[in-house]
Amino acid sequence: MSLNFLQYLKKNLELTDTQLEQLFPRLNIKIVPKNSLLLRLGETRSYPYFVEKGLLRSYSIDETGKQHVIQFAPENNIICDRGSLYFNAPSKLIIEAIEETTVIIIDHHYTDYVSGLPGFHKKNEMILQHHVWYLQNRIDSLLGATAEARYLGFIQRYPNLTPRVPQWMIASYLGITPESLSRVRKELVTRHL
Amino acid sequence: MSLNFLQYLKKNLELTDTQLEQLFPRLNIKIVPKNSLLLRLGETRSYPYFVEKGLLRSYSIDETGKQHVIQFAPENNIICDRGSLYFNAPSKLIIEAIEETTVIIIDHHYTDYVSGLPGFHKKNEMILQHHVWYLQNRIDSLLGATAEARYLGFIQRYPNLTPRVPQWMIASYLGITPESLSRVRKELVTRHL
DNA sequence: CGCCTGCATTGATGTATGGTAAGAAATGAT
DNA sequence: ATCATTTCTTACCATACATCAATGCAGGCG
Repeated sequence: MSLNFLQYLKKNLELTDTQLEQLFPRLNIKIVPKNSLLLRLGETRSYPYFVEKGLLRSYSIDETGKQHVIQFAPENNIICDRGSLYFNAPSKLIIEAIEETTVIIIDHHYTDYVSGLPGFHKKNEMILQHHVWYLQNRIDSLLGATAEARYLGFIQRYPNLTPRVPQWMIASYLGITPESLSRVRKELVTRHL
Repeated sequence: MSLNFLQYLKKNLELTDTQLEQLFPRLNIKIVPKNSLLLRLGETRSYPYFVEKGLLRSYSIDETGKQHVIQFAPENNIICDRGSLYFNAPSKLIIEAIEETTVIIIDHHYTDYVSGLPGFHKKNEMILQHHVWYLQNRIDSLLGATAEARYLGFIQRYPNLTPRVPQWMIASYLGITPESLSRVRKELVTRHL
């Protein structure tokens, strides 16, 4: 009963223990194996997933076949495709498990319950605003920072994530090739640390 | 009384005419001259602005002194700095009027009123989700598309904006130099259109 | 009107990052 | 363990875009 998800709700949405107990039996929990997909290209019905344990990523594929990692979602993160979720557009994202992952599926069982709680929407908005803020910062760094600066920003922001993700995925997240990332890392080592 | 803002609320938040009439006298409207600033670097108290008429932009300045345009906000758009608004961080963005602009200041007079309305938060969330979606798409294009592709995407998305914004600002929004944008445009002309 | 200032264009050159290819290292399967 | 597959590294060359500098052009303002 001591799920990360419940801690998350307690902290971010300020749910009480009683509310959490009521909610618990309604939760839709799923374990997905490594390398499996939670969302495929073009699907129109999708869910947000809370990562209880493990690691997911979302990515797109461009015309030339190259992947672009949009988001990493380790423990305590939520990942989804907004297009298919809210604007019934066919999904342009793929959601994949990098490790075996336990997810809580944010379906109507959950939303029906919490959306009735007082103050829910206000706190939920803050979570969203925070995400927008984060995305704007990422855009800012993509607009001008060098590959090296972006990489340093990444390992600073996600220190524990770096060893769990293949380098080529990090490169994809940073908008550079795996070879370039390898060179950047080498350069960093030869310089000092 | 026929403000764009009221149309916006009617359409997006589904306010009734009566509600709009009640709201109208509380609105905080301001006209700011071309080139003036609505938010300076480091300020900690800020507001969202709805652009009734005119054109705003937000931008950051990196260590080398270069500007990065984060957002353009023409008529019917809202612009703000999330950091200073919600997370009392000193603003890393500057908000500036590209043209003489009429703004509605989204202050507590407004929020107090609308946040009491049934269904407000739900619809407000959709607006936010839409913005997140948009930002993710921008990230996606910054992650892989060429300067030309990004420019084409820009003029397609903002056809009426292109002539109102100096080219060097568009370049900054796209993450390239004004010289490069000039060459991209030349190349497009010589190719066909 | 002419002067200034900022913007756009163009050319020459530089640099960061991409592409290709090969081998080394790590990971996973039988 | 062994073999196969994937990932990472390294070297060499290619290219998109940046930088620097000069010129042209237009709008604001005396």
